[in-house]
Amino acid sequence: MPELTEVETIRRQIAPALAGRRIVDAWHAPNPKFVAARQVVGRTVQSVGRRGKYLVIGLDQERELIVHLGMTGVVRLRTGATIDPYVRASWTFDDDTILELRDIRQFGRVASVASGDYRTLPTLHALGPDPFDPALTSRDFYRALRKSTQRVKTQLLSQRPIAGVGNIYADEALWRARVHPASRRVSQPRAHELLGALRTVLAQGIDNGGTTLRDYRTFTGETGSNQHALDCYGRHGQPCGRCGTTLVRKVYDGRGTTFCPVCQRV
DNA sequence: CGCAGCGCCTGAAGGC
DNA sequence: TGCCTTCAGGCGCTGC
Repeated sequence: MPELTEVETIRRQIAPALAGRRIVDAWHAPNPKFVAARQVVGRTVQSVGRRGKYLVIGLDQERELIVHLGMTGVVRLRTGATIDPYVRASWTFDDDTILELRDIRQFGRVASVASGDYRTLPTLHALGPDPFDPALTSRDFYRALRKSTQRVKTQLLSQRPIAGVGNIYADEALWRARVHPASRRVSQPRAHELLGALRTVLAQGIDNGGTTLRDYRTFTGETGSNQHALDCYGRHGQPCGRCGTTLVRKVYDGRGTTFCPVCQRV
């Protein structure tokens, strides 16, 4: 389940290989989510960026190729033919390397847009600031959270107050900041703690090359190692590392959520 | 306009 | 052993 950390890991790895390359051919699976792959044939890669969980590949003539990895998406480079049935889109470059999107469950998506025009991608269009944006203050974050009375975890997953947080890092950051995932109102001091916790767990995730629970692999096919550093996500039934209370798992707004019922307060 | 509810997908895991 | 059901969950879309 690629979140910001996994997408950033992949971005850093593919950027040097793609910069300046021209796309000479493309292929896509029949699923309409991937048909935009062919629309960028003939363009040259100028930049490889990221907005939240979206890979944003800058092309010439003010175009962008957007790739979202969904739940099971992986991006990798190869040369020669493949027989992998889970490859949903691929782009051939002028040096005969092939970038491919492998996505077992097809929750991913490809789009070709005019630079910065994300109207066809509502979540990207309304995306909050990057957690590592130095201009983002905890006061900004607090105000963003105050715009809704949805549960704080649901807000994080909406990508609106802040970009790139998924289920794993939401649980981790809420645990670290001692904020209850079902809180509908977060005070300014606690918003400050939560932003700091998000930055900490996300930076650690990037340092560890991402979290591999099942499908996620880095661009070079390696697993990440952050799954060994998790304090909360997936640890229900085990003791809280702070107070020893058994971590519990509940479903909030349809999302499995692990938290400490004692340390994390509403 | 915000948001709840649903559908998309497939492999793994659990039940019988 | 093998079939069936349930679950995982990000995000786009629909309709209230």
